[in-house]
Amino acid sequence: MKISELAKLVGVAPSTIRYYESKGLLPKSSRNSNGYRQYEHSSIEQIKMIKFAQSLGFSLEEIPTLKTPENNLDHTVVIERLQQKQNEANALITQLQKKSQRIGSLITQLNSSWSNGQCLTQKQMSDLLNEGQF
Amino acid sequence: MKISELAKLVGVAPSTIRYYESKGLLPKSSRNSNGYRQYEHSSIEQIKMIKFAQSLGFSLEEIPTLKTPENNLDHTVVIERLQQKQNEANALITQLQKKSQRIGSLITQLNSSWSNGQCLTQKQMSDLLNEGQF
DNA sequence: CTTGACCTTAAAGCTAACTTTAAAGTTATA
DNA sequence: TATAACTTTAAAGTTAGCTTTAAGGTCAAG
Repeated sequence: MKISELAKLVGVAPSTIRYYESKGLLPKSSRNSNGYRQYEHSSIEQIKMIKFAQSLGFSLEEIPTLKTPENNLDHTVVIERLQQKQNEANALITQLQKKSQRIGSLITQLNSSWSNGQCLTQKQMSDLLNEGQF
Repeated sequence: MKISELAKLVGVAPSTIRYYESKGLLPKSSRNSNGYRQYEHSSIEQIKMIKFAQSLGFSLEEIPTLKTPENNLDHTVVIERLQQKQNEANALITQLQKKSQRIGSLITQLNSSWSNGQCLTQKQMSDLLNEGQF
């Protein structure tokens, strides 16, 4: 199949596929007589793999490091890195929960100070913030 | 005070302060006879304000939109935006929790398939992933 | 009076993951 | 046959939020 068809099947732009190839994330594709890239069904899985790894938090640069010299995925490396990514995700969750709480209590404070007037000076706002977390 | 002193007090680089000024996030500072920027204590709060807004998820571009024409913070706008930011944070938390779970079950699956051998082919991995979420 | 630590500006560089552009060749359809 | 819809490449542009560089001016200490 041609590049656009593959692109549609996996939900990316053709330029993205060329980009992945240029970065070595995909093998150099074979070409047909006119020079157009020719893809097999297996390319679909290769690209989905990249997208999956990305969704787990791996950068494009990290993806090749998950592979053995034989181009298979190294079980232990993958698990190690997955645990790392899970820890990172969990840390981020904690951080975001704090942020959400911070925002919540700020909203409460602002609402209760609303009685006075419509707006707050930068100084007043700053004071509120300092009482809080910053 | 001079720019480096202010920078140290708020924990940013001098170049960052110049950058904020160039973007209009800070007023044009006054200069002393030699052309050096001169800052008052109030600049500390202005910068901390920016940093706080950033920590709540506001982009530098968004920050000016929180202000009234009189350069005060508009109470209702701020609260509205804070609620928006809180919703965004909460949505992100949910998403990350799913991701963390996804990783967790993937690890379990990989561990249980470990019995067979050391490595998985890309095809095997892809199959595992497809069983899961992707 | 020189050395080093500041300060000034405008412009370019950085990161990641693409996207867009330009200039050109190919193919299917009307 | 023309035109629209593909394809190719290399290179430049995009985004955000800075940082770095270059080329120069200022200032306090020894």
